Amino acid sequence: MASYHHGDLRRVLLGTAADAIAESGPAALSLRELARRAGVSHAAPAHHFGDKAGLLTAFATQGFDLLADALRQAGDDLLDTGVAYVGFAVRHRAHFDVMFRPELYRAGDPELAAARARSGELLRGGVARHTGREPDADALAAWSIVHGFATLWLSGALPPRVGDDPEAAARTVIRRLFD
Amino acid sequence: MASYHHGDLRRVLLGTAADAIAESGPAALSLRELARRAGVSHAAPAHHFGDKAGLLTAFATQGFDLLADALRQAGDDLLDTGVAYVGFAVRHRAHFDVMFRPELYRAGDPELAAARARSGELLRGGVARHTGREPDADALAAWSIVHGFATLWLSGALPPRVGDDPEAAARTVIRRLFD
DNA sequence: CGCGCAATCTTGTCATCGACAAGATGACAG
DNA sequence: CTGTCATCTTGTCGATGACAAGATTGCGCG
Repeated sequence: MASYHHGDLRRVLLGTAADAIAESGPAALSLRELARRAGVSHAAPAHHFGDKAGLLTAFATQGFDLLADALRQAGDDLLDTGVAYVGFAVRHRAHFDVMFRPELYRAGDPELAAARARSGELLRGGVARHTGREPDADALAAWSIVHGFATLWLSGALPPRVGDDPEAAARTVIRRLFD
Repeated sequence: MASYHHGDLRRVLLGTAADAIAESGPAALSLRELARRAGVSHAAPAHHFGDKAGLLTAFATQGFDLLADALRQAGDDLLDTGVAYVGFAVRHRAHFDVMFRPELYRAGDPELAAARARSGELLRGGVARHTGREPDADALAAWSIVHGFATLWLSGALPPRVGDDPEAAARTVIRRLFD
């Protein structure tokens, strides 16, 4: 074993990174630990991603793509879009944790910027369809409330009384925005 | 020089940590770098804080106290309270960055829990006074929207069109919640 | 078929870091 | 003046990220 040409290392490393980050956060991520889990040498990850920031750049890009998928699947309804945003954050906690921490990766990377723009467009589109108004302020308010709820939920800062179903709680909260 | 008994090391280290974290984020924080900036030996910080998590626990505690001060100064108006929350995040970026990342510190620390409870009470109080309703859902929505806006602002994710005055933009956004 | 080339992965190394242990210094009490 | 204790230093260890150099393998091209 330890055969050269693993063949799928890049994809495996990204998957392993998701597990590791979900367990202990992006700060505790270690390239060598990833290599160990994947059964390759300690320097193998560097070949595919250059360095740690490179790996996290690829990881964040994957995250923005996954978010775009989730928002597309949610359909046209703004409430559903918001719930889907929170659902994405909970289900892909590791990606979400990295995506909005640009000091961890290369925010100027073209692929990443493209993926981020795609998901941002989906978010703004949903808001525009719902309100009919100039979407700027409404989109910002909607984005803020779902992003804030997701962040607070993931950080464990919310009191237990909120319950254990983040998407149901998010639905209630988002509704306050359109009372 | 290198006189023993610096006398004020603990406070100086917390201040230096604020600078360092504001520059490169909590992940890049190095105890040895703090020691260098403070002009003490590489092991001096450990004496006061035990380890890195200990330092960040103290730092987060200080943050929750600063947040409570800021909310108190904002007075009774809910809109002002929300704007103050965002203002705190922008003005004390380093503290805010750490406070809601419990994997970096000892979330169970008694002093920290007390400080967090104090600031949380101020937040909930402001909402209850404003709406008169059962504060749970309203408080959660208000907290989410200001926390989300602050987080997005700090992460640089917001489009330039939002402007360069976070508190003014926050005021506009929060108003959407009570239209 | 086989030769060379390039992508993939390994081994080795260095500076830095967090944590720990042991010792030096000096403030302060009695 | 002396002992005690908090404060700080020096020394060390294992782990990490980054880099350099080399080994292995798949693949195209003659």
